[in-house]
Amino acid sequence: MSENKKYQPTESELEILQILWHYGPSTVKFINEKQNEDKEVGYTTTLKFMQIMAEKGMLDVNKESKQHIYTPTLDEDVTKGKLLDGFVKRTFSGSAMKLVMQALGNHKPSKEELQEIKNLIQNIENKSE
Amino acid sequence: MSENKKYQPTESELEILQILWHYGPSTVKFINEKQNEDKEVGYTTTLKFMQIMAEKGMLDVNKESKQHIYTPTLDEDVTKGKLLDGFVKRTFSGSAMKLVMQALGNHKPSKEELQEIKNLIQNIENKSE
DNA sequence: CTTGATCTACGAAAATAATCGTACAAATAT
DNA sequence: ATATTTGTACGATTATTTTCGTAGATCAAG
Repeated sequence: MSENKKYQPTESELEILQILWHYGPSTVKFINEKQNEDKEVGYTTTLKFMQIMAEKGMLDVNKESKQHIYTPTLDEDVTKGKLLDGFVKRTFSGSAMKLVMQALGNHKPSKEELQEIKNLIQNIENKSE
Repeated sequence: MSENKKYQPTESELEILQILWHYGPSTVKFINEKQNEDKEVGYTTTLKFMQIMAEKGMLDVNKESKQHIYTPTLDEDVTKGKLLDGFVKRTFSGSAMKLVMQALGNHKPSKEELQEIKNLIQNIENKSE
């Protein structure tokens, strides 16, 4: 099925993917502008990354008009899930629970957030019956 | 005060730190052996990393005997917390909740784990009253 | 057309991380 | 006391990731 062990995005690649996931298919120019809201990134730097990503198969390119339009081929949740797995493995010895604990501990969730989690847990419990 | 914004361990450095945190102060040889349980790593590679880490201040070295003994100077929880923050920022746009959701969704916690989380939530709720 | 503005193509440099070989020093065994 | 074993020191290499400069293509005016 999913052939995907293949492409873990690097940090910079992820940054671009995030923008694409958030705003949908975009031009290099658009992505570059978004990046520059945070920190300075040269236009050709962004371009190069996106070309490499396309080469790797992480992005599809529509070259019909002059301004190429890039679309991510990776599913957001699947990709983030893999990144999460890797991170959990490296940092929390593979224990997702330790990570959740640390995250909840670190972060002090709001009432609403707590409620969300409770709902999710409810769901999980129901399903497993 | 902890002067620590300074040193985010790289992946390889983290691997070494994990072993040190788990087993306590160790020699290069010991660390290298542990690493080699998973994958092949040359002895001098491990040594070099540990020397660099000592130079950076991430490890203390006791040179009294011939086999130097290395001790981590970074607190495990604090360090993991920082790594977690960075990861959440990069991957989940800073939302720890999204990460928790994804982790719980991905991972299918056991009954015991669910209980643990519920307890933790209970605690948090109680404290905030 | 010709010019200026926009974009892409692509090689190559810079920055960072990871790996290792070789030279030596210290301890130990013969 | 010498050879062998066991460590450390450290420069250098390789790999990976990030960044960018320059050349050339395309398009939209004038």
